Order: sequence, then C-alpha cells, then structure tokens
Amino acid sequence: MIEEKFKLDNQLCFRLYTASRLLTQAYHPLLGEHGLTYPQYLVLLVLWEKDAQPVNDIAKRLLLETNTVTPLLKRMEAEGVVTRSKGKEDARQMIVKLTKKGRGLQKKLTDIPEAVGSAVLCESVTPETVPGLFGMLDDIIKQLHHQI
Amino acid sequence: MIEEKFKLDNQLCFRLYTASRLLTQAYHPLLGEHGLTYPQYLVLLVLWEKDAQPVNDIAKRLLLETNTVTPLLKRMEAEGVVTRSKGKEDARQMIVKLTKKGRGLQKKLTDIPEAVGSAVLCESVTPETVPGLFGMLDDIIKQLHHQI
DNA sequence: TATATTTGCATCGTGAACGATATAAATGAA
DNA sequence: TTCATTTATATCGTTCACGATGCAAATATA
Repeated sequence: MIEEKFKLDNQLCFRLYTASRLLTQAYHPLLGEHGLTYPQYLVLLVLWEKDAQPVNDIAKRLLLETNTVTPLLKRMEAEGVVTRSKGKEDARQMIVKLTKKGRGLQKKLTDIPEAVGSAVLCESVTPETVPGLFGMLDDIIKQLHHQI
Repeated sequence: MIEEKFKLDNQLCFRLYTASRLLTQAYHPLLGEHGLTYPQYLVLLVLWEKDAQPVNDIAKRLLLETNTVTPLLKRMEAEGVVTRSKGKEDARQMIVKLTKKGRGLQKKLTDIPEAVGSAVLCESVTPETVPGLFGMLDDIIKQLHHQI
C-alpha cells in the first residue's frame, strides 16, 4: 500500500494544477473567438486597469517573468491589440499601450466573466463561500511568493 | 474606473493559475535534483499507486490528454524511470511500467510531500482548513470536468 | 570622470499543454 | 467476411513557463 503522503488524492498541488487548467479551458472557446489566449486576457485585464505600463510592471502584476511576458506581448502587438515603444525617461523600458482594438475588446468580452463565473458555481462554491476561497488562495500565493 | 468583473483581484482563475504555478515552482528544486519535472512526478504518483498502466489510464487519472502524456512518458523512458511496451491483449495500448529506478525514487523523494506541505502552511491554510479547501477545489474540478 | 554594478528587456533551449490530425488495431454492422 | 466505425496512441504546430544567458541603458562607486 502506498503511503498517504504520496497519494494523488492527498495533493494540494495537483488540485490547484487541475482546477487551473480546467478553468483556463473554460475561457478558451470564449477568448478564442477574439483571437486571444488566457495569458493574453490577463495582460488585457492589467492594461484595462492602468494603460501604458512597462513590461516589468505587467510581469510583476501577474507574478510572471519578463521572459514569459515579452514574447506574449509581441504576439499581442502582431495582433494589433497593444503597441510597444521605448520609454522616454528610461530608454531600457518598453512601454506597452492598448490600441483602439485593445480597448474595444473590453466591450466584446463583457459577457465572459459572468459566463465563466456561473460555470464554476456548485454546491461548495457559491457567492458566500468564494471570499473564503479567495482568502486561502491569496494566503498561499503570498506565502509562496515571499519564499522566492 | 474599470468594472469590478474585470478587476484582476476579483478573478478566481488568476488565483488558481498563480497558486498552481508558485506551488509547482516550490517542487522544482526538490524534483530537479532527481532529474524530474512536476508533471513527471505526477506520473510517478499514479504509477506508485498502481504499476503497469496503459497511457490512456494515466492520462485519465491526471485529467490530461494523451498528446500531453505521450511525450512526457517518452522523456521518462529516456531517463530510465519507466518502460513502455505494447499491450499483450490489445496491441494498440502502450503499457507503462516503473523500472527499478522508478520504484527506487519513492524512497529518494520521501521528504518532498512534507517539505512542500509545510511551505504552504499559513494563517488560513492549516490542517484544519485544508479539507474544506480540498472540497471546494474538488467541486470545481468535478463541475468543470463534467462540462467538457 | 572612469569603471563597476544594477536594472530592464530580449534571446535561447527545454518541457509542458492542447487543438488538429494521422495511423493502426479492435470492434461493430451489413 | 467485408467494410465502416471506434479506440489507443502518436505526430505536428502554437503558445506558454521558466532557467540561463546576453546586452544596453541607467545608476552607484571609486
């Protein structure tokens, strides 16, 4: 008999990994209609909150490395969703700005949050329990992020 | 002002995605010592529970596609952790078996579950609250898996 | 003011994920 | 039995993630 600690059903990470993948898959057809991937959608969320940010700020907000974000932004630039231009005061920075198309996507994607939100609702995940879940996930993220 | 539904801080998926990535990163140095990646570790967990399974059963257990698992298993075969051989009754199947090295890894990785487990412990994630978290994640996974 | 260090971004290589498609073996139906 | 369908796996192309490394601009230090 395998030890409890090695049972797949006792792993937090496998649950997070699977839930993350499946929820991302739920976004896929909705975003795909508009030529977007899920990480690209996250970049849009960041830029909709605050436009014209350097690569580094976007990466930090998403807790990703710039070597992940740079190619992603280049693809978004190729799609005409953002522009990338050298910073004026600091020539090392690449400032990422939304194009008209990028701003316009917010209206087109307006139904997505609710569609995905309702897709995950179930017995133990409700408007009442979500804040508790958010709190635990935030704690895990904070805990792990500070260890790195 | 951006709508609440588009705020990054209100997204469940971003939390799951980030928590999953960071927790996987916590495994990385521990597994890397033994030449393993996190998905490869998951395959080991599956095979330690039950050796000699076809590709399809492993993929189903991990809720992955075979086109993800096949190359992964080939890399594990190249590392001498598993063998892959045609099934006797069904020649379409590839039966994946642990090698001596693959079985031996269980002893070498014996400290990893506790090391990672203690790394995530924090105010809101404790032995008392983990079952509730597991329940919610399991519900989300079940809910989304059945929609596909 | 030189030089060293840090910072911001990019490039490269590897390993997932996954949609689309291909191939061979097994199964079902005519 | 013959042919169509299903099933199990594999291949291919694209997009992340991310460690390692490179390079140029900015900053700190001698």
